[in-house]
Amino acid sequence: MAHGSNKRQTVSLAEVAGAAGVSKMTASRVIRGASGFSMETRDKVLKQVDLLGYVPNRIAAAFGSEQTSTIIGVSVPHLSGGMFGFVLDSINTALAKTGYQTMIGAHENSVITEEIWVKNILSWRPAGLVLSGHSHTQSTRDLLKAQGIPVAEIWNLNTSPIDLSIGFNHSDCGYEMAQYILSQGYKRIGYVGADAHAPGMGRLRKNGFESALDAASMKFAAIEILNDRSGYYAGYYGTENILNRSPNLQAIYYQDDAMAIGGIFYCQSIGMDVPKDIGIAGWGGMEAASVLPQRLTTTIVSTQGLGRSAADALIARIRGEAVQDVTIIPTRLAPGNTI
Amino acid sequence: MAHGSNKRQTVSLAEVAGAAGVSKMTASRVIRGASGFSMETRDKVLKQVDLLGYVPNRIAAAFGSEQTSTIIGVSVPHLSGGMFGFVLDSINTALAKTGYQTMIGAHENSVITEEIWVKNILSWRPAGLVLSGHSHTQSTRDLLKAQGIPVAEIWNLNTSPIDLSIGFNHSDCGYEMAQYILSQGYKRIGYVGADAHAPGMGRLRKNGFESALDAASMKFAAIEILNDRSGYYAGYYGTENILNRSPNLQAIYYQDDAMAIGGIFYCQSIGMDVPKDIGIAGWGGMEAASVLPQRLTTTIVSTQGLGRSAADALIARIRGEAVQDVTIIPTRLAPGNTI
DNA sequence: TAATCTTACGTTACCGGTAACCTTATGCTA
DNA sequence: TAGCATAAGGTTACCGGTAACGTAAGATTA
Repeated sequence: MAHGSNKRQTVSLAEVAGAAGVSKMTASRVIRGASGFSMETRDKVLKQVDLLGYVPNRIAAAFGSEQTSTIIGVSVPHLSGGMFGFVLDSINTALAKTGYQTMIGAHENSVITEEIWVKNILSWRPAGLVLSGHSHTQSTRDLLKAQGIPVAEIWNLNTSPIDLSIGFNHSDCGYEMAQYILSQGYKRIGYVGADAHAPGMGRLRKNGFESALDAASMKFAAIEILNDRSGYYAGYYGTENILNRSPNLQAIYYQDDAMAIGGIFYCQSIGMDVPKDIGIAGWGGMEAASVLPQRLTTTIVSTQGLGRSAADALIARIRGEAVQDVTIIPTRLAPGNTI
Repeated sequence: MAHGSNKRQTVSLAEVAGAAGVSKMTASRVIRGASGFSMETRDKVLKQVDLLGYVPNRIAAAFGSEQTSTIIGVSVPHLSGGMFGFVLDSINTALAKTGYQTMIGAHENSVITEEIWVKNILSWRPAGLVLSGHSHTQSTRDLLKAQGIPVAEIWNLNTSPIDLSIGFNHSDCGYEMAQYILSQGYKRIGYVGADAHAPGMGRLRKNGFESALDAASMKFAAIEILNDRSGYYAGYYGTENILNRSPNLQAIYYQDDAMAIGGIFYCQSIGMDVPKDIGIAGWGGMEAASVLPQRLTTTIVSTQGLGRSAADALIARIRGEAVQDVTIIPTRLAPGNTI
């Protein structure tokens, strides 16, 4: 304050208007691209905008026009690794095109962290929210319903969503994969997952898989769920663990492709042949699998399609257009040669 | 407007204050955790906050207190794949703890896209910005300097930063790796990279590598820079391309680990032994490499350290504390057995 | 005990836009 | 040519907080 000089170095709309010889309102109309001005005035105003280096103040705009801002909050488990980066990329691209700004939060699969984030983000009066993960605390749900704000729940399907649900049918993915693996004659099947303390959607796929096993009067021969986050190395030593306990497994279903790839390498490291000695299946259709010598048996999902659909649906809802409440993003079981 | 009912369903501070029997200002103080109220009053206010479901309005707060908001803009090349997700995660965590909200943008290595994003984000009067990528348009630089807003440029080092620079010394990474590879007796060395149309930091590593080659009176025997984005598969077919053109390469330096891993698999697919028939080196220290049968020779970098340092430095700058302008995040060449 | 400090509030003014409404000039139609 | 629609622009009031300042009562000090 003493030696600094950061006292309103910004140019205001009033200054632009003054310099252009029009009223604030007219300048505002020109800058927003509203109607009610001549080409002549437009040029005068824009010239001053350029000259003075006017940067619009969206805080003031959002405040003045009341209602909501052009902010959209997006909450994901995490930004690194995994597949959410791809979803975020496509959501972000779609939203940026329509003039919205994304405010991102990472909840690490904790509903409490999510609740705190939701409260924070609501104080920015966002136009809408995108949430991922299956469950929310009751007070999160209450809060969102009370605010009446458009909300898109993504990644999984929620048959009774807060507002909109766009996602994959994880349970079906697991069910379908189980049927496929069983159809190939495998009997003793194990499961390797992660995030034991904060289960994500992998748990639904496991449950779906178990349903199919159950229908065939079977059960998982062994289950290994690590406390760590999913990843290549988690898959590697998760496989080590499960095979130490149950050396005679015939196949393993993994929480996702990263873990399945880790599993393939563990098997390779101990001289087991995939799929002759053991079958392996993942989920997701990760790019990393594309360079493996064998095609990984997995379920391919479109993270980009999910992101775009979510963004489109949310924007339509914000604009008051008709949208269907639940959108299923199709997935495809891709048989490879690891099963 | 006719059948809807979205007319100010939100509770204002004035209502809370009224219900608690105090002035707006006192309620504001309590809610912000400022000083100047008794415990008794505090309880009265907080009780009403809870009862009425008051959600603070940060738009109004940022507007009223003028100066800047608690928004921090973060711009990265992209959110998916690669290593930026990890940087984002740690920046986000560090900022969220201190009460800032991150607004994210993806510029896809285009300085024009970045400029548009910067203009947009400035209209939110952010407290600070984090930019990644080496160069910016002149008008981006001018705009940021004119606003006098704290800016942290990350990922690479910038000796004359707009404000702060926190990053890796990519050039040194390349130089060091070249020296190492040369010390192992390799002569005919190739380079495989990506993002030909929008070069990122990989180009600096390549240049550093070339400097070391030059010092030994050598040159790259072949260079293959793809137009696609970096990734496993890009590394795979980039290797195919370069080996078709120059079958007698003895080693390949890759833009990053993902591409190097793809390269390993391509070599394996055509029956070449790594490192006997060809040496391979990457950059980054990706987790994926941890499950390979061979330890990848690479440069290990701490994306988490980068993110934290960047967030810390930016916050210190915002608060007016002393910060050093340039922070080098150390990297470590990790010899593996692919060279 | 008077002078001063501290605590716990209340008052006032204002941030920078925009919605809603009003005014004036001009063109067009009947 | 009166009557009316339309375009172009100005006026006014206000959004919901917070900074800055004022004030009264009790605590502390000289």
